[in-house]
Amino acid sequence: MPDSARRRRDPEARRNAIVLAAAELIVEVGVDAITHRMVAARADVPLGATTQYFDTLDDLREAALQLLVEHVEVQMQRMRETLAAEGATPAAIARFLSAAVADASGVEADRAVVTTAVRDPKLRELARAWSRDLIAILAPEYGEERSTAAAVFLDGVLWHSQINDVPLPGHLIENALADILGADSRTT
Amino acid sequence: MPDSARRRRDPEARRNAIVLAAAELIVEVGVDAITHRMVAARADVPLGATTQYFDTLDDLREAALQLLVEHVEVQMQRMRETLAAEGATPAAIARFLSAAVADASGVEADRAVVTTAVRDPKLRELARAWSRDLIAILAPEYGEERSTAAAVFLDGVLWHSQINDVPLPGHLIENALADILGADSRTT
Amino acid sequence: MPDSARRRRDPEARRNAIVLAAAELIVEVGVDAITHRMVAARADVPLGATTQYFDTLDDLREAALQLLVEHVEVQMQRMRETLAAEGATPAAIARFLSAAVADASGVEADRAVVTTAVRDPKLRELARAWSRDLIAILAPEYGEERSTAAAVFLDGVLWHSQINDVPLPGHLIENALADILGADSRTT
Amino acid sequence: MPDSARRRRDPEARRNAIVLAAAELIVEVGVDAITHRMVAARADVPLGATTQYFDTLDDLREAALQLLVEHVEVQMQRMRETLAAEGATPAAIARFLSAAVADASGVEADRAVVTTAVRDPKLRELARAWSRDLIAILAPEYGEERSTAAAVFLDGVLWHSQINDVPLPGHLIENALADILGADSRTT
DNA sequence: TATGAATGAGTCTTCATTCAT
DNA sequence: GATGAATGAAGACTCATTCAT
Repeated sequence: MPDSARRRRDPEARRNAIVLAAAELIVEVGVDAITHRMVAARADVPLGATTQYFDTLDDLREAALQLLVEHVEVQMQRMRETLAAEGATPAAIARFLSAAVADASGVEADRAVVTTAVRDPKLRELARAWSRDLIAILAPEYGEERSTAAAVFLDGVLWHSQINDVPLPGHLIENALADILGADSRTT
Repeated sequence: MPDSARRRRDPEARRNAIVLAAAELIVEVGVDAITHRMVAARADVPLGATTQYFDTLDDLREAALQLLVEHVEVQMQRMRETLAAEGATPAAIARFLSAAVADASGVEADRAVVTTAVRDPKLRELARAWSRDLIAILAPEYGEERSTAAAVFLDGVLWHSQINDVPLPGHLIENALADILGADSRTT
Repeated sequence: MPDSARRRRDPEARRNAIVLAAAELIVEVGVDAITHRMVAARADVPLGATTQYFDTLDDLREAALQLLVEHVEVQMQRMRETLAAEGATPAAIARFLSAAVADASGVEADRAVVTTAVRDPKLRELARAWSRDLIAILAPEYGEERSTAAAVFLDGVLWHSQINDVPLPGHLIENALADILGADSRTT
Repeated sequence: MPDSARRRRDPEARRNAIVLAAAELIVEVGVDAITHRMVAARADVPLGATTQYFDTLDDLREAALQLLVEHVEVQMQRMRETLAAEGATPAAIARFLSAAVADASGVEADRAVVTTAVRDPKLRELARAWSRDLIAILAPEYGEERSTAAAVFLDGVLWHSQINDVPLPGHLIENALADILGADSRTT
């Protein structure tokens, strides 16, 4: 039990802690606002650790964004599975989306990535791919155009949840999706 | 109405130039990235002028965001007028939106404001108000729920245009709106 | 008589003070060893002043080396004039050189520049030009080869003075130059 | 004389590799510019090895300079032997010097040491000793003054070779030495 | 009033050095 | 003993803000 200030060694964990802290902060204050000091404080590591593991702040940023991207892609994957299992009905999509939107960290990750994507070509391509993925799932059943419209609507739902405190009611999402997709299951 | 040298050293004009430059830069590089020097260079005024008219950089930021907000509100007003004149049909909305999305500066202003709104309560309230306004226009004809869904969809269109290079086809927007609003004018 | 910490404004003087301080320090500790802090302390200006006047430390270094170069070139010019007035005899050269070597700052400037020239192409070209200049002065009378040899010897004298505490006796320099140039004025 | 695995993990060899790498780097980038990391990379040893064998970077620097000094002293010794064998004639000295100057590493080592010697008393004493040695070899035949002048000239030749791309012609060196030493062998 | 020089706080980054493993 | 992770001191540089002119 050494009283030395030096922490135990576990590079992997440390690196992860730093990236996680950076990702959290990107979500909270924006990609441009993070600093080494901020990240170090959040990750509870000394300042030097942040530069030990990432040559530049930009490298760190990139790793953190990558983490957020993975977060989003896990959601995407989960949605794919859900829709495969339950069928890609408006009700199933709406149910999944309402749940997803209730999980703040997920939406915030998505929002952070999309926001950054506006100025970052690599992320922009990713964001487009997500859209394409979703469309690809829906298109066989609903056609390209309606599926695209649905994807656009889902983006709108995402942003709505970031600006408004009260979430959109599930039936609103479901009904709108049903309309957009040309399905027939309107409920109240 | 003094006809003396008024344009020369016109404080008002200078202030406006500074705010405009700041607004442009916010759109281009982000709220967090602007600096006094950047703004002064863009506005082609001496560095001191930026601190002469705004006590702090934050004040300047706020004024610039306000300008962007006004830009958006002009669009909103124009839309209100158009819909009042042409009727708030899906076709009219879609036509207006397609035109609006084609004007990069307008969408970018909106995007910049919305992005900032995520973390700025005052802007967030504004963004919500816009949504409410739009809904208020549509609700008498289409009901609260459908109108809300349409507003959400419009947000999605906005973001789509910021991430994708090719704009959504007008008929896609129109058809989706028709579906969402429960109108009957589907076209190809 | 304001008690403010702010100093009076005199950008020209300040810039000069900074460059001079940097030049002194380059001579004392080497081109690679100077820091903004060091220079600021020596010039008795706040740290920020060093970056106010020079965008990068390299810019400052360059300006300081330029000052040293000018110092050397003044010496060169003075020598040219002396030799023009007195004739380029070994005695005259030796007399001038002995005086020059006695002025520490002059020799140190030269030494600093030459040392840096080893790795800096621009300075290297300058150092070569000085050599060529000197040779050009002597060549008409003594021929290219002997003049070159004399220039080489003078470089040797310079370095000797930087390594040894006691200067070379004037008659040694004069006699060696006489021999090298093929003149006949050996003395004791 | 243990024949066990000795070359493996040979601490002596490792130490030497580190010192050699440091010496090379001092010649290439200057005494002030070397870092542990640089040296470790060049020597192809782990970072820790550089601090294992030398308590501080300064210790390492010193050892590296010592290596350069030895490099120079080998040259000196070789010259002594050559001049002892062939006679200390201008031709012999010039021949040796031309060869020496053609060996870049040798001159660079000397240049690095002399440059450092300006600010390092210990090295300065060494540099002076080299001069004294050379003078001592020549003095019996040519007298103190002429021998000193010759040594000074040789220093000039060294620096010339560090600043100029084309070496001094051998006959120039030989003739100048002949003149300086008062010998009679001028050639073309 | 208008300008830009002045200042120092705060940023990223590099590294000598220490020390756990 | 050998290795490289850990730490923080120090360096270059940027800029908001102040204020002399």
